[in-house]
Amino acid sequence: MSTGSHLTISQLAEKAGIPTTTVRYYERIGLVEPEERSAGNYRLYGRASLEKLKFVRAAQAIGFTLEDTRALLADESGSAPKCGAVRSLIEDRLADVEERLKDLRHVRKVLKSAMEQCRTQKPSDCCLVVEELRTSG
Amino acid sequence: MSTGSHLTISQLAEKAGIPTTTVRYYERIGLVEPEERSAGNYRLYGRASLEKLKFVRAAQAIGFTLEDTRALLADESGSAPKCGAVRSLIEDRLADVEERLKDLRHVRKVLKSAMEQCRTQKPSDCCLVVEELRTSG
DNA sequence: ATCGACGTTGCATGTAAGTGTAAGGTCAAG
DNA sequence: CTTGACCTTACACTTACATGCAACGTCGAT
Repeated sequence: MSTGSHLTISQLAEKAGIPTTTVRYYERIGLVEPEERSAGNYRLYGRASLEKLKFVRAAQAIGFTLEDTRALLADESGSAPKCGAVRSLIEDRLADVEERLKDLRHVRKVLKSAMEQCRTQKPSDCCLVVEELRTSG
Repeated sequence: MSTGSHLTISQLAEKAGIPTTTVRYYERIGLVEPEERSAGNYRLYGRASLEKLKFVRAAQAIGFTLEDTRALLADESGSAPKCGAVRSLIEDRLADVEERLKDLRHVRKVLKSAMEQCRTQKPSDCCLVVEELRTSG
């Protein structure tokens, strides 16, 4: 298959750093479609698909679900999503993240205190950490 | 069903603040078993089960999986888990939590910067945040 | 012409932590 | 003695994100 400006699924997957199976999966859930099909029905992708895939991974890395990401891409109508909509998605995520950070800091505190508790006992002792967890978790 | 010192599943679930379905699920995966069965085959629980359930929820709240929690409870051998084992579970969790905190702080940074980007545009504009995400996610 | 790498489809499976449902049994009160 | 709330089991479904497999088609090179 001589590559013009088009990429096969494995070339695309390679460049995006994800498995081909995942590319097909993304297609199945409506995230990325091939720009064309070859004579032999192979998916053919262009530069835009690669950008899209990278965007998906980036969005995922900062905690958007694939569902959110689909909304962010919003090419159903052919138009990019409006800033207002995007802003509200970002605000939601930001709130989630703050919440999660708060929770995690608490968790860290509890775990550290459990560690302290643990350190006062011999490794072969029965552990009292149970008590600690129940009262401060 | 007159309650002696035993609780039916719904009484137990109520006190633990979780659905009865979840209690059965926990039983299915080997976390909590009823102490007895009534004549009519109803599950009957005692004080210990309630404590156990509370422990499970507490452990879960600080991020242990149910699998971890089963290890923490470790009543298969009839003995409480040894401090050494518990310590290593806690250390693992603590490392996860630190890692996750680091990730989340990064995510927060990226999201905030995307928000800034977004604020410079009219809500009805097409959003450029895509670019931002791709480069710094 | 044939080999092996790669592609296609559809369907099943996996994880974590449950939720829902069907079909039936039990219990206490009216 | 019936009603309605509660219980039992077994099994399928959920969400988010994929992964694996079977069975078959295509491509480029030898």
